[in-house]
Amino acid sequence: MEHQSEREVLVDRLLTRGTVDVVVRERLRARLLGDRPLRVKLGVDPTRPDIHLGHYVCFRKLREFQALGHHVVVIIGDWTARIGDPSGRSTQRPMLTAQEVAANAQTYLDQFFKVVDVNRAEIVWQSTWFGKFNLEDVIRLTSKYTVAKLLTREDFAKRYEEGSPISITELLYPLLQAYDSVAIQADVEIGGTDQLFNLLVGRDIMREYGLEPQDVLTVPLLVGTDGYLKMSKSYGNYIGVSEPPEEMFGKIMSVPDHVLGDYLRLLTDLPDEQIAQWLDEMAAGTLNPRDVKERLALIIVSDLHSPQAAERAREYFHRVHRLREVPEELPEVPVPPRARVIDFIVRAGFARSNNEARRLIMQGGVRLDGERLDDPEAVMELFGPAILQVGKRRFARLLPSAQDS
RNA sequence: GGGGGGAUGCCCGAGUGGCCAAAGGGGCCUGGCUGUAAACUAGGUGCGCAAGCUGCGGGGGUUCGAAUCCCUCUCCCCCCA
Repeated sequence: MEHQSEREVLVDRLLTRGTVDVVVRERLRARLLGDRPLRVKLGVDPTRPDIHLGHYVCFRKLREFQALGHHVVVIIGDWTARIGDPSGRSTQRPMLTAQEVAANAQTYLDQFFKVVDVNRAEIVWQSTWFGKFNLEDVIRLTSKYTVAKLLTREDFAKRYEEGSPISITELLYPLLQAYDSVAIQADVEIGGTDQLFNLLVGRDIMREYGLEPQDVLTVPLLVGTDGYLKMSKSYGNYIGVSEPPEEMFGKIMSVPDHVLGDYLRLLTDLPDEQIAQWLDEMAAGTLNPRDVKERLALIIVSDLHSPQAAERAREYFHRVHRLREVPEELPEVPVPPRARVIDFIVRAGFARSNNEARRLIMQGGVRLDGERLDDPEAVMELFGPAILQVGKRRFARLLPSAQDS
């Protein structure tokens, strides 16, 4: 094998590490190595502006394109978001007002540009072209694709087979997304593996409109913190890119051991050999997965916040979760100097009702200044600030004040 | 247009007149253990100090007593045409 240039190494890495499908591989490789900056499309759904590490996988891939001098084009799906999406089984995507869409899009972009270089990116609003579409344009678009082809998409096929409803609107969505590629003359479109079909429709439609078909690249769907389902807000197994450093760090530390390989490969730039070595050592029992998680957490929090924030988060985690110490900073809660313990707990927001507070005490989960409490009906008198602890990791500093009663 | 099924606690889902504050699972919380907020394990999980109150889509009714029966409204789904 010939010696590869540095650029070739980067390109090959882009096409393999954290990448599932590439269509058409050799063509894309050649174009990535070429002089012309490629227009790399990412479609964004402003219905749900909550970005988690699953999206981050995709953003990182875009960053790789940028590092090679290519150009990212973000399409805000504002037009489709306002129509709504009667998607399959789960909750329907609601119709949003223009204001909601704009606000969501802004939130999305704020998070997006934490990762992707804003100077090599362009933001485009889908309504720029669909806002002008008339019925004739729609008919023309729909004439360029067939129902049979649409029904080859896995979820459509399945639902059609079982007799579940598929609205025509839904069938239209892949075409609309495909037309976006026509509108911006995309060279490449990227998305999660679940998007493969839609991305390929883009190729067909572009050809129909007399354009060079885009190449397509998919990234894996990141498994969530439950270690089983794909990461998603609706499954509650996500780590948001905007979460505070401590929370993010803690969530990464609590991820099941068996997802570490994926997380390291998809969320860090660590060399493959390094990752393989760690996995071997963990399997052999010579390396504690906890320590790997800590390194992983440091890397991710550093990237999404800052190295300083990551270090602080690490220290916090150590104190609270490993050494079981009280954190340095904790929320302060004004309380009456004399009250039932359960009132303190509820005041601090650690229980939603008195009964819940009682249960916590009876289960042995409540400490006041380090002393475990056992009487749910106890009345305490505080002569100065006291530290209330509920469970292993919830703390508050109680500040007694006479006027607050 | 016709016929049928369904709506239960944060979620899924049992229950078809009293033993139902409502099985089971998930989630979440707490204890234990530990290698971490992993895994495992035990328990808890409407409100109220209590008597008790609220509660099974909304409203009304039958009954000593209703998640369970009747009427009505709203919404969802399926089949036939």
